[in-house]
Amino acid sequence: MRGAKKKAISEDLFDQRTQQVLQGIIDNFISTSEPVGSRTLSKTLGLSLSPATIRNIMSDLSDQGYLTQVHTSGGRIPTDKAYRFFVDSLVVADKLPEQLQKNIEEISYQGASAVQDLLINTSHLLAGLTKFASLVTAPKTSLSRLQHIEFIKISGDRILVILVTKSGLIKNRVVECQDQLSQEFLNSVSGFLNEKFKDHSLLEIRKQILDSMVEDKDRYTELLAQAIRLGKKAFELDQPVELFIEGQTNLLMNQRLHEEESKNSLISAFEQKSAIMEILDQTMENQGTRIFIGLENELSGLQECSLITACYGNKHNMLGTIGVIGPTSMDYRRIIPVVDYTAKIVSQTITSQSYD
Amino acid sequence: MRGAKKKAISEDLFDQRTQQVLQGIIDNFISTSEPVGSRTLSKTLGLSLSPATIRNIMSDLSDQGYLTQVHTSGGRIPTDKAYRFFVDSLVVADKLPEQLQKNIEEISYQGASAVQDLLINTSHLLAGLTKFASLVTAPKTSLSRLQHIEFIKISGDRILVILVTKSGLIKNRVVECQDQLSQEFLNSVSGFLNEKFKDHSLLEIRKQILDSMVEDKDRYTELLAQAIRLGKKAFELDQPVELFIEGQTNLLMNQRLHEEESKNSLISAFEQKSAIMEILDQTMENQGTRIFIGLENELSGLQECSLITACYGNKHNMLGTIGVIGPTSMDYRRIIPVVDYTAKIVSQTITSQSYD
DNA sequence: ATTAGCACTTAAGCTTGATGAGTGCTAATT
DNA sequence: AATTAGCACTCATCAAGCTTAAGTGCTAAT
Repeated sequence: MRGAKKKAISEDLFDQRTQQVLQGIIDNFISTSEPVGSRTLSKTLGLSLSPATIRNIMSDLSDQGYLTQVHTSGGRIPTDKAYRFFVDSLVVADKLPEQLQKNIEEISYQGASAVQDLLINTSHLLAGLTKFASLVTAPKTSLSRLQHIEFIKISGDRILVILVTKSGLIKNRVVECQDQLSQEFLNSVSGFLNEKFKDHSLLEIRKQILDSMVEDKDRYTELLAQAIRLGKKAFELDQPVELFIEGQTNLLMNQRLHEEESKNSLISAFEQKSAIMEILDQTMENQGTRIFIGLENELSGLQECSLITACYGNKHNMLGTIGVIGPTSMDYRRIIPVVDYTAKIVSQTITSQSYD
Repeated sequence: MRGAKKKAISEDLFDQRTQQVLQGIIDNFISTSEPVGSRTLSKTLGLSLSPATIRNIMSDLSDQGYLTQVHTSGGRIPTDKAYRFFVDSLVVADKLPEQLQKNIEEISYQGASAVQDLLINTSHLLAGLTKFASLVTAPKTSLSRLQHIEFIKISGDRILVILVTKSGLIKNRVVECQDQLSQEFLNSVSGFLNEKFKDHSLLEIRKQILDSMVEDKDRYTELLAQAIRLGKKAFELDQPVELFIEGQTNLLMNQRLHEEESKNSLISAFEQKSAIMEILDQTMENQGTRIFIGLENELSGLQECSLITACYGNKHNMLGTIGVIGPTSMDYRRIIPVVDYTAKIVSQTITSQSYD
């Protein structure tokens, strides 16, 4: 409330020195994880300012909500607001070391013949590189467009349905079927569906089939009837929330909050995958890296955590999201480019594999 | 070295009272996780023995290696040898509560149309019920026998290979192919392979194809040549170690060894999946529940952990293993039947789904 | 064979006091 | 007017010392 009284109250933007101090505090805290005090800062900071001056500046920053104290005496730590500022002022993130780039590029080789494998590799990689928890969503099946559908009779009453989407997803499912259908007949059914629905989104196909709006007078009715029956089963949306999470243990170890309670809530936070999905879905709107600092509001249990996400997609549209969850005090300068570049590589790989 | 001197030295089997004391100690330790002393035991144990007497018995047990002390004074804890004895003397494990049985039976419903889904459900269930880490191995692909193979052309140079095994596993993989092959031609290739190799193990098929031992003079050679080419790619053994692990976090929280080091080693223990697979493979030989107490020797990092496994399979042979890893001081009476019954349900479900 | 009694051990909990890093405020300095 | 020095004060952390409770082994009595 004193010090820069007149100046700071009117405007939230602060002068360069104040900014440098804040940066210093954040940098310091990121690397040491300890509250930082005026003394230390005076030494580590390049500027030749006495601890007292720094104290005044810090006091101002506290008033403006950029810093808090854990206890009365014992240094200050940055608030979410400070991180927000810090991240926003990172105009250019660090360049990725070449070695890292190569590591990331490898995800597209390791036998990633199918999109799912690629995504699992990605999840693995992110968890490994960042030592945090990684999140990867698969392309939404229902929004994908049909590339190919096939029915294979594998035993008397069982039919294997194979669905390939434009984006390269391969789904299979076994359905039971009372009627004895020959493989030839199944071929005509899949032929019919392929012809009718190729390039339509699965959601749309499902809707049309349910509404039995499929009409094709030229064909004989049994084919049509079975096509609808099988189609219903094939396009049933089950959506088992395709979200790959890895490295939760990393996070547990990272967390300095060793209290039992907080760990429990951390774990349970990951149970509610749907909540995570929701947030990730939001990120699909605008492409590019997004950073959520301090997740308490969105995801209870992940207090003191930040989420960094980036979308991947092909030339037509965004398909899914990748990201990591780590402590708010993570090294943003290092992590952001990793997520960023990984998304880029995933996009490239998917584009080269998708069928449009 | 005193007390039951004459008796105990000659024979390792001990009288009923000694046994009851040992059981009491183990029971106590399992439920409290605290070293148990003569005083407490004298009270909790039904027998009316004075602490002094119990001390003598405990001393004998220590000499024989069934108990150790963490520090000079502060109660004793059971050794692995004690657990071994304890488990072996559990002639009949507890009966499973009906509710639990129902929970377990559900794994076969939740959209487990494919074997993989069933196994994932199982892994989930075990981790949830036991609050430990669960392990589930998929049937070895290479030992499975072929039920059906199919090639689907999904774009100019890409072919989707679908492999269905007798045990119900469904594998798909995309291979690239230079030659422009028509879907009709692919159909004849898969028809040929199906006819030739149905019921053969994948390993065997692979071998025959590699040796080009397939000879069928009746067919024209291009079909044969392509069958071999495509077959090579299709049956390539990639075996991405199909092992589902879940609930490692449970274990981390359970572990009372909070020291950083031990947690790190715990995590890294799970990294080396191959070592785990090796142990699980051994269990395939004899069916029924197996219990490994104190895993230090087999898996460094999992000190103070026990592994409980059971196999699943169909009427012909054992296919894979399920199990849990928990602290040596787990409640065996509760956990063993869970693993046991789960294996039974998995077997039933697989049998009803497999194609022989 | 069992038990009571005793001396001894030790982890865990508590208080105490010293230390060090930090703070806010005021007054002196530039 | 901005910066700095100085000072009194706060608190977490640590080590030292002390007590307590639960345990042990051993011996002697029952």
